[in-house]
Amino acid sequence: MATERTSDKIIKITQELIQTRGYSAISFDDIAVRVGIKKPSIVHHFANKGELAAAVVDNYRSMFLGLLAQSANSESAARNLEVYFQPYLQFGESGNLICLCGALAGEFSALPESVQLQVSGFFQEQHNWICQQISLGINNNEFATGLDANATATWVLSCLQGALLVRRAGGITTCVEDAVLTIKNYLRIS
Amino acid sequence: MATERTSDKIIKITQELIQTRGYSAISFDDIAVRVGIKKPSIVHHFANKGELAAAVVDNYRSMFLGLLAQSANSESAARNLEVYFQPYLQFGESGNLICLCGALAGEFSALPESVQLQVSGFFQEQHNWICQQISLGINNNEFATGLDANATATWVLSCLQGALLVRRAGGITTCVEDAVLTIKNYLRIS
DNA sequence: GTCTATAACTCGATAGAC
DNA sequence: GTCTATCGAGTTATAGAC
Repeated sequence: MATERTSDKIIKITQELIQTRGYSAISFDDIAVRVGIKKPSIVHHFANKGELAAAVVDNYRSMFLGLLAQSANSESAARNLEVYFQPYLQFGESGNLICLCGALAGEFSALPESVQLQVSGFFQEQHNWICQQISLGINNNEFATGLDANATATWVLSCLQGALLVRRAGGITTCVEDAVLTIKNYLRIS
Repeated sequence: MATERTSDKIIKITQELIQTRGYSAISFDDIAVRVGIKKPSIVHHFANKGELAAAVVDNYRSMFLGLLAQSANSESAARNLEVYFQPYLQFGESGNLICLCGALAGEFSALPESVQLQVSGFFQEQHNWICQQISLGINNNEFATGLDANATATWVLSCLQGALLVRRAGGITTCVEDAVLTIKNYLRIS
C-alpha cells in the first residue's frame, strides 16, 4: 500500500477533531500535532482554516455518497436504508463521534460561508437520497401506505442526526438504535 | 417593571449567541457589546467563560422545567406534549435558533466540565419528563399500545433536536413541523 | 514539502482607579 | 458595579531558509 498523502492525513485528522470538538474549538496546532507535522505545513496544503474545513466536508460528502452508490443500490428500499443506518450506528457505538455535519450545524452561523455551503449541500443531498428511497419503498409496497415521502425523509434525517447528539451529550446509549427501530416501525419494515 | 439586572441581561444575550454561534466561537467582547458594557464587567458577574455558560444552561433548564410545570400538568399526555412541542416550533420558526443544549452538544468534548454536566443534566431531565408523559399516555389509552416508553422518549427527544439542526443547516423549513406530525402519527394522536 | 521564526491579532482574565 | 489599561497565552497566517 502506498504511503498516505499528507493532505489526506490532514483531512482525516481534521474530520475526527471536528466530529468530537467542532470547528471553532480546534486549531492548526491540534491538527499538526496529530498528523506529526508543524502548523505552517498545513497552510501549504490548505490556504486557510475555512478552506480546510470545506475540503473536509467535501471529502465526507463524497465518501458518504460513494458508500451509498456502492452498497445501497438494490431494488429494495428497506435493504438500502439498512445500509444507510450503518454509519450512524457506528458513530453511536464510538460513544463520542457525531456526524461531521451535525457537529458543524451546531455552530452554523459562526462558519465561513464556503463551509456553510458545503454543510447545507450535505443535508440537501442526504434528504434527496432518503426521499428517493422512501418513494421507492412506497411504490414497491414495502412501506406503509399514505406516507408523504418528502416529510418522512426530513424526519428520518432529523431523528438520526438528533440521536447522535442526544446519545453523546445525554449519555443515553440506546439513542441511535431506538431511532433506527422507530423508523422501521413507522415505515412498517419487519 | 423593575430595570433588568445586568447579570440577567448577560445570561439572556449569551444564550442567544450560543444558540446561533455555539460556545467556542463567541467571546466576552461579543457579549459585552450587545449588553452595552465592557468585557471586564462580565467577569465581575461570572468568574470565567465556563461559569457563565454553566449559568446560562442552568437558567435555561429552570425556564424549560418551569414552563412545563406551569402549562403541561394536565391529565392528558397528548395535551402536555403539545405544550412541549411549542419551544421547538418557535425555535424552528426563527430560522436560525436551535436548542441551547443542542448547540452545545455539537462541541461537547470542547466544553469545560461544569458545562458538560449541565448539558447532560438537561438531556436527562428532558428524557425523564417525556418518558413520564409517554407512560401516562399509554396508561390513559391515549397512545398506541405496545410502545416502549423509554425508547419512545429517547426517539421523541432525538427527532426534535435533530429537526432544529437540519432545519437551520439544510434550509429545510418544514423540519420541525414534520417531526411533530410524525410523532403524533406514531403515538396515534389525532 | 517541511521547517524556524515571527508578525498581527484576538482571546480570557487581572489590576486598580473611580 | 463599571471602567481603562494591560498581561500573557493562543490564534491564523506569512516570510523565507533548507
